[in-house]
Amino acid sequence: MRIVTWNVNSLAVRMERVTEWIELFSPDVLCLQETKLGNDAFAHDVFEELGYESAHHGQGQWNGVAIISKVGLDDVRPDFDDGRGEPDPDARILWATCGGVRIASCYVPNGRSLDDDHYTYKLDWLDRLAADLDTNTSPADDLCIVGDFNIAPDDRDVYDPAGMIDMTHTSQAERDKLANLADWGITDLFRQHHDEAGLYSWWDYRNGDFHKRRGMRIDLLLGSASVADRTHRTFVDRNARKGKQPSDHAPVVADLR
DNA sequence: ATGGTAGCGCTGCTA
Repeated sequence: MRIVTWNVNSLAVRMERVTEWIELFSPDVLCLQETKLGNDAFAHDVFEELGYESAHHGQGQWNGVAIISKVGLDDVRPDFDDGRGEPDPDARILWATCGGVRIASCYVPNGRSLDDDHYTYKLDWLDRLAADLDTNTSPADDLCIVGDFNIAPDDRDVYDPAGMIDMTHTSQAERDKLANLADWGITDLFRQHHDEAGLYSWWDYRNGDFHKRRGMRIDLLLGSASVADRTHRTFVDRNARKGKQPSDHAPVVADLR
């Protein structure tokens, strides 16, 4: 079973690239972020023609997350269910069960800067994710929480760690939130198979950063122990960042037995 | 070198 996360930075612009990628890589479950679509504009029929069911949680202009599956799409639920009784103001998380695995497609807030309200929102958002997991799932379940976390887990995941101290994506507080999730029972599947630095999933459009290999690894697949045990291969498809009108993110793939 | 690119949508915000 192949599970993929990909921040497409506008599905309207990227639709042809996404369908071509699906035909090349045949994911079982493809989780998208930053569709930037309203729910009415999401082309379920295009994915259906390729043999996939799809669910979308969007708001238009910004954000928007989707799950596209050819191994079932059950118990679909947008947003948080963490007992707080107040919806996320943004469309940033969508849950579904696919092929027996409880999956979430997440677009974690960027944070902007450490003194910005958006950074407070980011830390709170990660607490809500943890509370939702604790409320509705168990670490003993088959879980795969994926998406654009906007956090580089450690300094191997940043091209210039010395130049990025006290910035969003690398600050200790947000890395601690990721560590809390790991302590609860979902871990970074990519790091099971790769120790080296410089394996990024996002590169800024500016300054030719992709070609200079200046990026960050911020797109993650977090799996429970059972999913981690089944994962035999993980990789980033850097080729998807090349050519005409790429997203600034590349797809990250986990293959499960 | 305090810029640069991309997307949304129409002016400046977001990333």
